[in-house]
Amino acid sequence: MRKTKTPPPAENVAVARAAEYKAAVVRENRRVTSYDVALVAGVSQSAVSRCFKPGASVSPATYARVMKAAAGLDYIPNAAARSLITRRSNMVAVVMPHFANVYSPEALAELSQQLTRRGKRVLLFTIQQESDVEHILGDIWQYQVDGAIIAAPVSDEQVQEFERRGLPLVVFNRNLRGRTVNSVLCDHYEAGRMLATRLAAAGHRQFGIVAGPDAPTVAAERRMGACDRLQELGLPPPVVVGGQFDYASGAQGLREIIERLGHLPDAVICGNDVMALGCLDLARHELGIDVPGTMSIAGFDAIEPASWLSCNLTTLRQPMHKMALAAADLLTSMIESHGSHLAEKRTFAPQLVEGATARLSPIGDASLAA
Amino acid sequence: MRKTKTPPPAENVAVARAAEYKAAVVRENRRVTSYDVALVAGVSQSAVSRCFKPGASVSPATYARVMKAAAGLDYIPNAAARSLITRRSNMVAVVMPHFANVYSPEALAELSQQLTRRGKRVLLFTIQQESDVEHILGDIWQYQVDGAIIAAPVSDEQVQEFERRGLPLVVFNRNLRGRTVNSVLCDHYEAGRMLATRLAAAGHRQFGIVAGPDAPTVAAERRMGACDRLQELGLPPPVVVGGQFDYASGAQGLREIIERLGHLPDAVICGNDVMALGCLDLARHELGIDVPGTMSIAGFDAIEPASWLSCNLTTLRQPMHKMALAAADLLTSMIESHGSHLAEKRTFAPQLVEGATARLSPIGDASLAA
DNA sequence: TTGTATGCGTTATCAC
DNA sequence: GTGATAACGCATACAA
Repeated sequence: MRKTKTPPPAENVAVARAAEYKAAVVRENRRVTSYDVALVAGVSQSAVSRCFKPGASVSPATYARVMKAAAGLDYIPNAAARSLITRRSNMVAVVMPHFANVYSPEALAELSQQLTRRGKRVLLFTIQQESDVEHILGDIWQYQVDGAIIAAPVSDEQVQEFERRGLPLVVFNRNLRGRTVNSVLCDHYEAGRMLATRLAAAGHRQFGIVAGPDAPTVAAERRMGACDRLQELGLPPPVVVGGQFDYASGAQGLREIIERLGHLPDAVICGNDVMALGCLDLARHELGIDVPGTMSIAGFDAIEPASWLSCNLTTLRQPMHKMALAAADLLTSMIESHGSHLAEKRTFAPQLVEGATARLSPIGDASLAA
Repeated sequence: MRKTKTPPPAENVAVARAAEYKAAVVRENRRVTSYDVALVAGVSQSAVSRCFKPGASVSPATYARVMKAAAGLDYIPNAAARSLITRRSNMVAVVMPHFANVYSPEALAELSQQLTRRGKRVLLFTIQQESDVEHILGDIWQYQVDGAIIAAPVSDEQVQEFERRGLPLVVFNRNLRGRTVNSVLCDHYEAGRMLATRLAAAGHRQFGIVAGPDAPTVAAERRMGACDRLQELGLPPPVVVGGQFDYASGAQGLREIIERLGHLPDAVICGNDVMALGCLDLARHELGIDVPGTMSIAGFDAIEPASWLSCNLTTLRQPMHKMALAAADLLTSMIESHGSHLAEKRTFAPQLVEGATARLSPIGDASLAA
């Protein structure tokens, strides 16, 4: 009806009050469309469309009339219809495991902020386990997102499906060895090495390591970095025990290390801060160990509680802000370049937070006297 | 071209291998559509459409052929096109202030999970400040979401705009007094009262309160609940100081309270756990105060670090899981009922976590001897 | 059950 | 600069 080739006299319609017109639209149970705005403004539908396109050529007069009519009708362009023809939804899928949001909440917040700044909306997919990526791929294809940032391991097949569908993909903070995928990550292996180097230089010889679960590979990388470095330095092999990234695992891990070693280690490296704090609390409050006097403890992540007075943990910080920025840049440039973007891996160095739970200088070192 | 009324001989097309057909589609730089699947399967486009609609009537034979063709072509229905005609996007906008994701990360994770379980995708909007809701409303209208869950204050005008547009809205954990809005929240006022009641019953008389910022009204409600209750009980007026919800605010708050009071208060109630822990650390580690021996400290939220050995904070927990579930239920029922849902406010009671930083029984009470 | 025809609301192409 | 017209990919009323 409203697309009729014989429109009502333009004058009448143009004069019609927007409010009345809008009431009619509501009565007919329709949405307000660009045709409605065109009718009220007395221009063509395409003119309305142009007014809402940033760089289009419209005369100031037309623009003003259209905008006035649009405001009166509460008109907003329909993104679904637009994406149908432009093939751009301006949405980006962000896939995060449930726990990531708990152990490093800044990641999502930073990504969301950076993407929003670039005009992209975030379609969020939280998964219970890292292996659940497969289950949400179908939704990603359906929703016509312009690209995806995935903070979970992605298999070769999955990467290939992204390529086949021409969908830009950035893997966030997961090291997919040997794959040509765009990824942004913190060098967790190097983080492990760095920590081992510093602690060894300070004179620690016997290490204990509370590793994390294998699934988020970050923990494994940290562990390997530390172990490799200790071996290079010719130190005795560290005692490695498992953990689940939670507070209890840290305490349990320390108990196991002591039991297997028969005595206290010189230093304990934990796969993340939460475990390190569990370890620290057990050591100080239950076992009465002097930390860092007789034993050092260090973690990874630099979560906020680690910086608190009662903890003041020695740890390593991931430059999350820079990483989110890099991921957003990478993805948007892939989207712009229409697939001609070469696979790139952007690695960021971790940053040592010295804290006070680990002795980082040799005993008797000049820096101690200062 | 592909919508031509004179299709190529069905036999030839049906015989054509899906892979070849798909290559052609890619070559033409098109997407795979239901028409393509129809051609390959030798059925009509509407038959294909029906196969992807859950309760439609299709013969097993057709269904099989269509699904086979679809699989061969990697066909997935286009959600944008679908939402254009069904007026359902199956997307829900979730609006969260940046800090909420840091101070209570479970909220977003729980909401996401509950909505996903109900077949809704989450379009995430993070805002820097609670007052930034206005800026993202435009995007919410554009993206044709089926509803919105907002964890920030919403003004009367904004609520009315949701109503005008017929868009279901649930306000999460914000008490909008006197407005007829669907909302789910924890009773923070009652939480404040509860804490005051328990502490007063245990014999505390002089209170200090480290309030939170006014913007997230939860802090104000907690403060008012506590203040009102203390007044009812005829206790001396508490010393109330400001805070920003962060660790430093807690420590600073305690200093101010002591300064204004001239001596230690019996108990300090902090607007959230992070501040309570800042307060606790200062008291124990710098001021050498015996907590809870000579002074009690309590917070709100029951964040994970509060439960750690070195903290073991007395605090109040919000039943976040139930709240997220309620919010998702409320929203989906509004969406289903097509606007005939009456405004409802679902309030959940907080739960006391006794911890060990506050004395909750009178001195000499029998329960102490146990 | 199946196919035909139409519309959802927009952008893009082309004449004018 | 402006307006007709044709897509975009799907779901649905209706006829068969």
